Amino acid sequence: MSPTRADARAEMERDILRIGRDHLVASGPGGLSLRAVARDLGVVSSAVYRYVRSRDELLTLLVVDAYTELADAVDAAVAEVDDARDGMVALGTAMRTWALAEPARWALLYGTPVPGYEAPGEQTTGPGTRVMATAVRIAAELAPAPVDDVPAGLRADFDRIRDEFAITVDDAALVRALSLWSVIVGAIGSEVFGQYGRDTFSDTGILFDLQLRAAVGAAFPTA
Amino acid sequence: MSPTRADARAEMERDILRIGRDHLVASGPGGLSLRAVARDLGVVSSAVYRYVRSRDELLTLLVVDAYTELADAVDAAVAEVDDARDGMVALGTAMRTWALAEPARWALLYGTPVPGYEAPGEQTTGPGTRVMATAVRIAAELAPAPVDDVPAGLRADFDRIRDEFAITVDDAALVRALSLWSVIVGAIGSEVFGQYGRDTFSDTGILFDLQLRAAVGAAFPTA
DNA sequence: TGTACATCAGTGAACGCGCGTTCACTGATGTAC
DNA sequence: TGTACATCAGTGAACGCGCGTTCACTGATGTAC
Repeated sequence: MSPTRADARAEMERDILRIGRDHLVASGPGGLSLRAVARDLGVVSSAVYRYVRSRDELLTLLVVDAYTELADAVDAAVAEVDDARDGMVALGTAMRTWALAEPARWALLYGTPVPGYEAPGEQTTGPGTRVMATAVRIAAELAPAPVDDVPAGLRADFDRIRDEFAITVDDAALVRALSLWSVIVGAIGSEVFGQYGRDTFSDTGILFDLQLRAAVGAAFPTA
Repeated sequence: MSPTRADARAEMERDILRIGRDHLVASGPGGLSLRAVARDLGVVSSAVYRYVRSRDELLTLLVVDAYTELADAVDAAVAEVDDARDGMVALGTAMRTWALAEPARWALLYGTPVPGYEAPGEQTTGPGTRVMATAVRIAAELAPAPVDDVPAGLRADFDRIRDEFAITVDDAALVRALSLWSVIVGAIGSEVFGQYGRDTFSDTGILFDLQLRAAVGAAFPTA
């Protein structure tokens, strides 16, 4: 009852992903190296090429993996609350929690692009837009603060987005969702990338929460 | 009248910075290499060590250089408008303009940290906080939308910040300034780091402007 | 103004390192008859 | 159930590359007397 070839291959693929994740954590997205992964795998470097076409393909696997895990975490957090406004807060908070736990993988998704690597859209956009789609969906349930008129050029883009996410949201809600998204990504980036000095804020969690609630409140005022 | 040694040295230092900038643009922050700079300088790689103690020191020079140029650009843009609200918009717009013109240097300042490099605070925080200080100063002139009460822990931090920037701003204005800052940095990051798909938005400038104005309006509502 | 010495810029070779990728190969696992 | 052949995983050596940093050196520029 020795493991079948397919089993062994599946396990190896899991191991590669797992060790790739570890290396991301240790060396950052730019420092990911097939040779190092092979070393940790206990295998000669060329052997990895049986499972992965190139370093870039491994990166892509890790990108998809990270997007998926992040989106799962967010979905779980959002599912725990009823109110849409709380849902938005939960979304932002879950993103931050994940990012702080996985700074290197956050950097892979939302940081400086890895030089020479371009994520293939076909595999990447699906998982990559899940969280944003959730944010838009939540925004659709809320009444947004009014917004300057949306210029014609953007309106076409907004229509396309409504199509893509298969949802009805007015333009103002979309703008508000995008702004909130930027607040979240910007605040998390500042924190994860060490933009705040070592001791500017004693508790960045409180700061984030305050910023997030302020932004949600401003974007979707209570009646 | 041949150039004196001091002149030659000063020129060399300028050249190193200039070429360093070029390489940043071409290879990204992580790819900056002393050897490559030396090559473009027309000099053997070890010669660069007469001017720069290590690769990290060159990085620091470039960080300071970039912060300074960005802050100068922002100051110039802000100086051109009278109204504080317009000033905030000008600040965000100037940051975006600079970032789009200098994506690699933007990445050096606000992107994923370069692995193995830590910016020395003594040289870096001064220029690094100029733009943020301007944002806070502008916020001080505006009446912020109300904010949930600021927790005690944060209030001490806020006091320290008021000291550091030598300015009087109420807590709500600080929170609003920080939120705006996150919107700006987040939105620019999404754009510069290619977070938006190739053709999601036909004119990201319009989108940014809309987001920025919406955020400013929400944070500092007109009476 | 001229000489003796100190400072400094730049050279070239070397050290030791890690990387991605290719290739011909051995030996084990699977498959068709 | 047994044999012949095909598939596949992993090896080990190699290619060519670039990197940061050190070191002893040559020759030119500056300085003190």
